[in-house]
Amino acid sequence: MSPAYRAVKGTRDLLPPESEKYAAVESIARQVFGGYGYGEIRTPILESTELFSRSVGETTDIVHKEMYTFLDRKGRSLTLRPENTAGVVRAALERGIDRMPRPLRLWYAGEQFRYERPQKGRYREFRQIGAEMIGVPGSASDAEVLVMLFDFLQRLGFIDLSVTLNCVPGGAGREAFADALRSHVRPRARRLGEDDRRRVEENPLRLFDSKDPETKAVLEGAPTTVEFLDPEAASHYAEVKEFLRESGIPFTESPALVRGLDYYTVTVFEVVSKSLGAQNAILGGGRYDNLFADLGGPPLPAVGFAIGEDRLVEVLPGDPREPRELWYVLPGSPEDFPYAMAVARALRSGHAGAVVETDLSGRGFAKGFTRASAILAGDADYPFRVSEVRVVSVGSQERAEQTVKIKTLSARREEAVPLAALTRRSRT
RNA sequence: GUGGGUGUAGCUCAGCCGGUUAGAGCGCCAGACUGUGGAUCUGGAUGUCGAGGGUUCGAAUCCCUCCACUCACCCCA
Repeated sequence: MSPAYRAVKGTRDLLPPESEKYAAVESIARQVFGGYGYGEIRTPILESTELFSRSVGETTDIVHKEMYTFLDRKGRSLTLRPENTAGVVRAALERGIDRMPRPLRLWYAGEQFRYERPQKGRYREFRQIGAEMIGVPGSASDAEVLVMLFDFLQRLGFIDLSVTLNCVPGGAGREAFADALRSHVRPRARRLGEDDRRRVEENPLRLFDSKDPETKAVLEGAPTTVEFLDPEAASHYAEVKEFLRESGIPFTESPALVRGLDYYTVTVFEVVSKSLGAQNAILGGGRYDNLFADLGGPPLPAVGFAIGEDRLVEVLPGDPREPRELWYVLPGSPEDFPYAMAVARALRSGHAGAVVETDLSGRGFAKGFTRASAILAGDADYPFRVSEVRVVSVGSQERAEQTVKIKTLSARREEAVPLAALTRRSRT
């Protein structure tokens, strides 16, 4: 109950069957994203601290108070990555993106770290699955990214999710918008709570995230981000919406959607789920046309998203694991173990993709069948989703005859099969 | 960083106005059934009652401190 060592706060162990669901989600991401020409990128978990303060934004909470930062033995400041886009951009620059084919399409899946108080759907170590399309300025790239995202969510069984969309001005327009927002709010600042009053000066865009009804009332009639887009960005944003309508991607616009990372320009979007409690965003993304230049590279346009894998798995409408057939090799007694293992190896070579598990508990036939039946019925702790169980009985009699008895549990039918036939796919 | 809730068996929890050897369900193991099924019945194992201190003849129960987990705020995936 109180072990000597426990997982560090905000981190957790993923065991079967949970871990198998994560693997299945990642495998579906690989299939869907790969189908759009995205290859996987794996970047280091550790980066120099400055990469994040430059990209994510000096004033954001992530950089301000949520990073796992430490000095290494040579006194360099390193940080456990709080998000993955900065690392992808850094890698692209470092590996000479100007000599790579464009657009460069990359996806990733991996652990991220933020030092926050854990709560439902929020952990200090969490996983994100994301994708970045680099090098295409046009609205078609925003649209393709969103269409791909939707394909992915549909493959996972989500049917009525809707994307929330907005635009954020980059560069000078962003400052102009912040000023206009301050001017609107300041006369009414008395009505705001302490936190929100502080935000007016420090980071007024954050006011839109406030859950305080008073704050929401104050924001009625406030200036909107669209008004501060330059003409080019405005038509880009209009084109994205047109693309989405033509692709049949359901979306709603919300002027209150302002993403927390500083590097977004023009398009921003997110998807929320009702069943997640307070931490309800399952993914977010947008266009970041200035980030490459901000990090000292050429001015490359890019667009991407990040999905909170832990939150995604939590609200999955179905089971992402492919159902598998289980061949349950059941020895009558420990004397049959060597023969049972030979049988199991033969089965594995003849039935790729199936689970071939040998019961080494020595519990005997009656108990073994009970266990096999429980797995077929959906034993909650079994790692895999099982579509059918075939109990392969191997006792002294079978050993002597060099045969096995195969019983298909759902059909309650059993037949004797010679050992030599197991390496070939047998009929069901 | 701030506030609330909860810590008792592998899991879910009861017991908490102090009173003998600390309980239930589920799960696990064994038997009924020495070679064939999710059932049933019988039996069994498993606990530093989160930790430390205090009050008391006596503490899972009352008090204090600490720790952990959890939900919410802040913020985000």
